[in-house]
Amino acid sequence: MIDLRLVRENPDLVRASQRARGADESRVDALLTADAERRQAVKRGDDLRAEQKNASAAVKKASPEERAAVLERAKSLAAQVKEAEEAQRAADAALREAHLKLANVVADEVPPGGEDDAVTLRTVGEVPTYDFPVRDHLEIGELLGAIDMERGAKVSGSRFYFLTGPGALLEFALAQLAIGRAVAAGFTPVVAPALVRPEAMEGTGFLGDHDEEVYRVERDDLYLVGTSEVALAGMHAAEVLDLANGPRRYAGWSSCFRREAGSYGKDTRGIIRVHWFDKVEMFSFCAPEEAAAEHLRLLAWEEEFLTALELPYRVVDIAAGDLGTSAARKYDIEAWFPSQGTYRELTSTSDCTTFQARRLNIRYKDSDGKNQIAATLNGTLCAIARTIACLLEVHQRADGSVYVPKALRPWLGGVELLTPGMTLAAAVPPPTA
RNA sequence: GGAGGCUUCGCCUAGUCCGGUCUAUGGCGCCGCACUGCUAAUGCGGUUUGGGUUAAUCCCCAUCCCGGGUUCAAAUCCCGGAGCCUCCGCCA
Repeated sequence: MIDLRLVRENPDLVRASQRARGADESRVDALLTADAERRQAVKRGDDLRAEQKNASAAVKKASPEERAAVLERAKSLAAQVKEAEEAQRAADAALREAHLKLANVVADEVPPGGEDDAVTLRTVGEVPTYDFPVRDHLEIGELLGAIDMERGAKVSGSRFYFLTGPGALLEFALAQLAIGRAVAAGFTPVVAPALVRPEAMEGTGFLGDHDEEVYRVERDDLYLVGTSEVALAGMHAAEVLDLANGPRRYAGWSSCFRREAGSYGKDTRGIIRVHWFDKVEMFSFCAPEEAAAEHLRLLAWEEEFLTALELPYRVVDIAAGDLGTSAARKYDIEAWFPSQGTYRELTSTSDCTTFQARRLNIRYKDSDGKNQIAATLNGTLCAIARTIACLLEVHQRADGSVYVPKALRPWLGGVELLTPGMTLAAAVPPPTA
């Protein structure tokens, strides 16, 4: 949630932000009203409680003659307090509800518009050309024995898959590369839970207007995460972090689950849009004034990773109307998919400023020793299924084999080429010991 | 799944049986001041976190794991839940 003080002191700024998102700007006024009403209710409750405390203490001291009268007064005040507390609870709940309905305030520099108005910041790498008819990643995956959609559907339904043989090895190679690079850059590697409590889900902003995207395990009141961001943010909920030595960075590994409601007919082929995939996610806690710079660092790490995979891409600055609830700013990296002749999102990094941390009560001690709300940022290092899809397409050869980028080779037995029918033993790193 | 124990203001801890004097004890740590030509020691004071109010100070309210309840009054009594620990059962 956003800073209430900002809403009180500069409601126009918040209204403008809602407008830029294409969201309802009257929610700002609803929040202001709820805030004023809550403060009134709190004052009344506090005053009555103070009076009642005095009355209650007087009961003890009262002489036997006056005791009955004093007790009567205390009882009457107790009843009034009860009433006032009821009103206060209602006012608190109304405020929280109104507060949760506001998305994060959009950063000044964010391009206006919606989904189609992202601004391309740069394009990196040459779009490859092929002197043979290109195959899509599923065709290549099937030739290699790397992807099995049919059996995925048999076992789990549509948008599920098996990664088999070289596909499975690719998953581990990408994971090793991503985690290894993150650790080298100073991130703490984390294997994170994929099932989380509602508070973690709500705290990261996934239960608002987009909760139909999320799998819920009703029987146990748990949710399957759509990204390890949820667990990583929740990891330090209600804590005061030491950020004196700079941002606290995690590289989280987890499975990710998405219902993909409302995406019927989109990307039905292959493993570009699936209900489940594994991902290495970067997550950073830092001081709010450092968030924008940290955001660019996350973006740089993402770019370096794609460069290591020798994939051409472009960086886009997401427009206000297409930002997630928690994000003040978001950059996507879109990589080239030859079968589609276009760039598709491969990674995404969001600056959530203090929005998530305020909900999750994540603070840090500033240089004056005062507790302040921290900022949180997240960025994809490697969404594995989609990255495999992109690798297979971009690095395909006429005979159905696939070039292996140098960076991945250490994890694939040093092979330069994945070929249909190859011996898998060749693509496994030799034991080091 | 079953049985028991535990959870107090950074850490440790007193208090809980038997409700009010708890405005929560003491130690450690930390901050400030005093003293000492440095350091150490000592003394004094401060040190949970939120909210309300205010120009600011003051003040008020809440906060003893969380949520309910009993009561004029709850750290303390009752109910529910969470977390940690021990034991039994089951289990990769």
